[in-house]
Amino acid sequence: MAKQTADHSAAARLVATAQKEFVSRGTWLGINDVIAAAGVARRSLYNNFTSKSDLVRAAFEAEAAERRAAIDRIQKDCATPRARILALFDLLEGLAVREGFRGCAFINLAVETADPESELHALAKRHKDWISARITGDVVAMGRKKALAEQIRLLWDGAIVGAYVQGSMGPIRAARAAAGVLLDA
Amino acid sequence: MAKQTADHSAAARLVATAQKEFVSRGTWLGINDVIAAAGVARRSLYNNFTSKSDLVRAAFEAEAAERRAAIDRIQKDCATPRARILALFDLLEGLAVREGFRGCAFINLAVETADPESELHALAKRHKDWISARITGDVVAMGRKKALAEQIRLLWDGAIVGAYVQGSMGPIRAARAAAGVLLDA
DNA sequence: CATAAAGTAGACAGATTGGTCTACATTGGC
DNA sequence: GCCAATGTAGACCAATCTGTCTACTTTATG
Repeated sequence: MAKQTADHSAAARLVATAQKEFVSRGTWLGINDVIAAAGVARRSLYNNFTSKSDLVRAAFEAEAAERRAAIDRIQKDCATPRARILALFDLLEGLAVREGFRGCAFINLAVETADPESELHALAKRHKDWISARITGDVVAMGRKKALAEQIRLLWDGAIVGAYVQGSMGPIRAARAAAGVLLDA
Repeated sequence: MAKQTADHSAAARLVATAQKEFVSRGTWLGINDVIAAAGVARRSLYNNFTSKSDLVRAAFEAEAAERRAAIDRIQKDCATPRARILALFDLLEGLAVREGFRGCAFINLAVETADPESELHALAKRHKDWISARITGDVVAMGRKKALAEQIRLLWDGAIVGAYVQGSMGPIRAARAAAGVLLDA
């Protein structure tokens, strides 16, 4: 209920800024740019986080929470499981038109984090698993096999990455159409 | 016909090494590691290439040529357009088991190259376009609409990225199955 | 009001990066 | 056998990065 008010602490400002900057410009962005954008002293960073990658973790956990909330929001008014699934692609279209769109933040995080054993790679995987689980719920509600959910998530991933590499909305619309076909098959 | 023999020049060794290293470890890998692995002097790099990103370009053009050749090879013995398309997913499975597998080298290149206007981003896009065109040929031969080809390529992209992030073959098999459904729909 | 927590500014260290430069060695074709 | 092209080795430069440190200021609260 409470906690609706904004937290203006240095830590909170850092996470919010890091989220925006790391997502739109990549995690290779230097610490100096982040603290400058957040209007925070360098020391405040290391008083609240153990290292840069600790800040990256916090930023992407915030991003994941925000993505999950957006999915909740867009699915809220959907009447059928089928509509709930297709709404995911509408959400994607809204993302892709934003300035600084770079595809899927979590796929990018996994790519930028060389080590597949790292905590950051695991964070990316967890987010993908959450989306798969969300789709699975609706797929099962339609009386279909779970495997269909993974197929649709692959279309989702292909769509968002394709939209970035191709620089067009085409992949998202194509994926949505393909999802419809799979759901009707 | 000729030119089958290996070229042992410093430039050739550099490109071959850079291709392997940049693809498997990312383009953020330092010049020092590449020249050390190639057994080549630092100066030889800058005698043959104008900059690091020029070497990256050469490395990924070589990688693209190799990927195209691999597709040619695996499709050679396929009897039907349908088999030619599904064979693409078998090829992917062969890639994903290799040590140091990091997903799609070209998607990674686009992600690692922040600027979407850059030549390297365009190189990645060209490779994706080539694959789309290749699939389109077979889709049309089956008497289906071109749009189907893009849908299958999205499954392909989703599969390779998913296999990396999830660290499993599941996404590739799921994508192959989904492609079959789309082709039969 | 006093005190402790939290914040700021900025110098600094140590490592690494891409790229230049000088000086020397090897090698293949005429 | 000579010579130009191609190569090597490694010092060096300027920039950049993460992270530490000192010293000072603000702010909230009992």
